[in-house]
Amino acid sequence: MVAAPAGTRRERARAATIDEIKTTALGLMREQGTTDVRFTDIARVMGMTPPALYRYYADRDELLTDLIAEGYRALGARIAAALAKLPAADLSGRWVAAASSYREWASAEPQQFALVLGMPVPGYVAPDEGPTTEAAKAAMAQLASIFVAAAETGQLGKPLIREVSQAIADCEKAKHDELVGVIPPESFQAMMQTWASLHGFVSLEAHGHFDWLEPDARDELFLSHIRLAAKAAGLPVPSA
Amino acid sequence: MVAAPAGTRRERARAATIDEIKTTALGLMREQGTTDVRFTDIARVMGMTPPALYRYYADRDELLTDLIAEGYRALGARIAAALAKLPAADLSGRWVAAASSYREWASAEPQQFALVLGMPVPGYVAPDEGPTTEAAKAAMAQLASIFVAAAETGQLGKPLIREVSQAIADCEKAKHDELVGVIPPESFQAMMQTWASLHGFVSLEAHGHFDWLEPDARDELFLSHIRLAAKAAGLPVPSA
DNA sequence: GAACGAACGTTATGACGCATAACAAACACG
DNA sequence: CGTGTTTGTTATGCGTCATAACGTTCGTTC
Repeated sequence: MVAAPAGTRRERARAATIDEIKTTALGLMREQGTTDVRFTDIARVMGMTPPALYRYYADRDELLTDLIAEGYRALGARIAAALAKLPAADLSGRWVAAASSYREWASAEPQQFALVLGMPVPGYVAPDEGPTTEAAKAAMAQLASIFVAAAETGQLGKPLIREVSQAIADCEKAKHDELVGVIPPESFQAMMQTWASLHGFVSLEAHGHFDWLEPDARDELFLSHIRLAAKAAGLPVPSA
Repeated sequence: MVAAPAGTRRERARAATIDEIKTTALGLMREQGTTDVRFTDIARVMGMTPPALYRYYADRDELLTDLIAEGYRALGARIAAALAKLPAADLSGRWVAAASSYREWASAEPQQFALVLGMPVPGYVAPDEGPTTEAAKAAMAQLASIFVAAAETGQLGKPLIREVSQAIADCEKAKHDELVGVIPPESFQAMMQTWASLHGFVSLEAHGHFDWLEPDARDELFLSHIRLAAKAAGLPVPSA
């Protein structure tokens, strides 16, 4: 006997339609190189009339919010998939894989990347404490897991900058104890800086500010960049 | 005798109007927290009718292009002003000042920052080789000048990562010899990474991804971040 | 299996912004 | 003063977001 899918028939149909809307929207974004999606276009591709979409999303912002959360999930999944291929012990390899996933996703889906980690759309402000922040934490947890694993196996060295201010130590204790309790404050600080450094490179590249470099040179600059970040944070340094 | 301003009377009036358009547009962006500017609103504020603006800009993209170039100039000017207050010999101070200017500008004018270094507006693509790229180089030169000064006074240490790939060395030689000829390839590489690292922090902060940190903690995290960047690049390290 | 009702989709309509066209006023200049 | 250019106006068309009002489909219930 075939297992019955979850929900009523109607709910499943609705979910499928919502899914098709999101897929179509992302496809149009990719095709047109824009984060600007027109309800008109989505509807046309789906063989519907524009007002029909309002049965599923109250307005454009609601669709975008959903796409942003989707983006975080996609990013998190991509990193997770890359990490799954590597042994848990290969920390430097895992760092390279995670960072490269981040970068490759940004290059492959610049619109979705801009949607998630840039200023998504004029006039749009992310709702606080919505599903997006939740998804963001999940994606970041992938990065944190490498630090945690390093700390637990004694491979987490001292970061290059060890002075931790009281304010940062306090914030960490107050808000993220559950997430990173295992690693010392200076490494938490280093982790944030590692993320920022990685994001900076990827962001500049995604927005075309490294276009004057040959692709080969960009790749090598990137590898050098994340080796630097690892070294600075006290992670095992990937070989050149 | 009062010096005659440049250009004919008409040309000056036109220039003043163009200036007012840009100022008004930026003001509206600031006020509304958006990079989306409506010709309607600009015209209303200026006491004109919307179509009149088309005498000065062919369309919205042309205005945006101009604003982006303006943004680069503003950023460059801000950094230059901060640097001008410091003695040429105080390299670590100059690095802190330049980085802080970058950050403060991004925080003070997040819309303009997004316009310049993010994905400005849906559907907008920067024209290659336009005045924007030219202005970008000028702004970046401010950062490069610190590295050059360090190299010339023998204060530029070895960066943390010294392996420079051939591709990067080649690119540098081919394209940017005139700009950074004085500094060695590994330091050029380090400079790009320094920029990326700085930009990453500022970008994440400007887009609200550090909002869960108290302002104090953010400030301290930033200082620690740029100390790290300096240390990694071989620049004199600012004191904590 | 016929009737009901909710969910879904349609056409019609309004409001708004970009952009152009055609026309009128202001200005510099001979 | 007359002429041509520049600048601004009103009128208009087009496309999009969004709502309203109206059929249609489909699962449920008697």
